[in-house]
Amino acid sequence: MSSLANILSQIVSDAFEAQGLPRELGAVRVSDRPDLCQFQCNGAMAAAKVAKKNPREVAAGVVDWLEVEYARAERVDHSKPAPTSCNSIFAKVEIAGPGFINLDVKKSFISNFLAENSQKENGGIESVGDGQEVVLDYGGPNIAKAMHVGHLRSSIIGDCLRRIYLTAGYRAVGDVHMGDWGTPMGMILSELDLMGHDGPVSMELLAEIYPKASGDCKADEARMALAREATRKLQDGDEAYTQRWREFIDVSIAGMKANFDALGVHFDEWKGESDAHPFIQGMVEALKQAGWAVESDGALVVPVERNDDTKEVPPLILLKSDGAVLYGTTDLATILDRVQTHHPVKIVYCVDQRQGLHFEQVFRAAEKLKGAGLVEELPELVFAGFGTMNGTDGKPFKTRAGGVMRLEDLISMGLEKARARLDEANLAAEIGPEEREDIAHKVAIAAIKFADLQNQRQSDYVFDLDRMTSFEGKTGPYLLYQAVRIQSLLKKAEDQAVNFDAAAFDVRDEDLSLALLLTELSDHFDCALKNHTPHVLCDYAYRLAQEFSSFYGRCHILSEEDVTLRASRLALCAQTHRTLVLLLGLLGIGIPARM
RNA sequence: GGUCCCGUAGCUCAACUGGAUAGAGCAACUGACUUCUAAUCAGUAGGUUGCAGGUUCAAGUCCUGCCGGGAUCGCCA
Repeated sequence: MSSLANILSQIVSDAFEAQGLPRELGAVRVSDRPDLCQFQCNGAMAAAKVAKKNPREVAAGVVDWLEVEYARAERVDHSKPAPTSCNSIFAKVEIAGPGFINLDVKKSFISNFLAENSQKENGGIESVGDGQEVVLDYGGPNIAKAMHVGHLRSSIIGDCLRRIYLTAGYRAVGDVHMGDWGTPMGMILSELDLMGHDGPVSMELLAEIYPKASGDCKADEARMALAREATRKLQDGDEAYTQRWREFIDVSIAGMKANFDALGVHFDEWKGESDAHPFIQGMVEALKQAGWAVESDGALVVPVERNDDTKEVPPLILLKSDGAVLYGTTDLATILDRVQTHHPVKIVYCVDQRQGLHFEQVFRAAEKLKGAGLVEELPELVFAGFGTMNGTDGKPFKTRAGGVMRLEDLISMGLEKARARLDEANLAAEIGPEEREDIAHKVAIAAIKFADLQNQRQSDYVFDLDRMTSFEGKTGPYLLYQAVRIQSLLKKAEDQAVNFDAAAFDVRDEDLSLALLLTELSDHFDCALKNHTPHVLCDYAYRLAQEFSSFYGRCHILSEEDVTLRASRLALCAQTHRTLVLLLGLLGIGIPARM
């Protein structure tokens, strides 16, 4: 009910229902042929099949109903003669082509819609969450490893989804879910033993020894045995190991926080795989008791295949043949932890798409948690996987040196370019050093985040440094620039004591395209929420900014002499600004005061 | 080999889940700063949606078969 198309959908659905046709067919959407009409309903064609009638005949019935009903309502309400074809809402209702129902609404109706919406919180986005909890799992950095560009997608998309859920009225909980528990921990602990290292552990030291330990273990079975032994001791609660492990966790977290802060990515919980550990033993026992976990080739597994599977789904391994725990086990136990502490209605996993099968196994095994009496209700488990980050050669991204690019290096490069761009700008002289750094940072982050988020979540994407640090065209800084222009304009209005009512819209022909676009907000928000797709918001935000920029160049605003029109246009600017602020906020992008 | 995903303008990507004339950005070209910020705007050019069939009023979107690329297929995460 919160976008204009939604309101029209209700009305046209009534019309379909009155004809004895399914309501859903009355869905109205923004027209993809703006030259023909503003909104369209395509349901008559589908309805024709059901009713075994000519589609144009069905459409005619709907159109007649709309005219009669709305005419009658208007007569009662306003005691004036019924219009022949239109009413207070529609400027045009017509049938086109095979049975499209094309609709135009009156400008006064748009003005009223905007006036109402301008008073609502969040631009009229409905709060459907009702305070229910949703846990989001994203970020997933590993202990002892510097964060690289590969962590970008999970962090940024996950944080954006968290913001979307919050705005939809859910209590969203972001959990970083660090990789702090598996064999890598044993590799590091055993490496420190081999070195005879006893002093404090720094991030530099960790970053140096982890790749070595990992390489050695891969090459040498005996070395790997040491790592396994260390892992087992740690997981059994060895005091000295636990203390040392705690130490390098703390060091690593400090490094992660620096990166996440720079990106503006927020977490409510800093938990890791290790936090699932207390749940594992009981869980394994219960699953064994219930008969869901069985022995297979020396390992303890939960079979999860189904009769209707078209593919082979291997069982989830709870315990390896040597008794150690695997990431499937911790992922399963983590669900227990989350259910007990949050009672979420959903858990959303923002992880690499390549882990799809793994989570399929985990999700299926999770159903057994209920069967084993470990949980009363199982939340909806959502796999919001993202595609691989490739280089321009189409292969997984590597720097020219063959390594991975560190996240902080990417941010510095963005910052560098933003500073340089600021130097060229006209307002360079009047800005102090602190504000200047703040602007450069906001511009750089906007560029990086928008470049990432505008890609479809599911598909692979090409990492292009130039594109990520570009400030022109379809970029984050373009959006900031348009928002800043509006801010500047509104401030000027205030300085000149030009007052206007933010709800007094009087939409004219030249304002129509911007006004109509503003009525679409919740259509796009709903889509992004339902499908967990931030790029939908990026696309809408960009189109809105673009439409504003065109409007700005085409129309007089502050310089408009018609006082009513000037006020309306200022209100339009204010509403555009509120909408951009909301959208950029959802994307996790901050706006400077000027740039 | 089994299963799944992808193939759209020179490049990077959209296309509201089957709708009308497939849209943006970059790169190229032409214009617009004495006027509310030119990180901008207005315009030009660029397409057999990998190929071939099929389903229907309508296919980039659905079904089949090819071609090309990628992911994944029990003791790593």
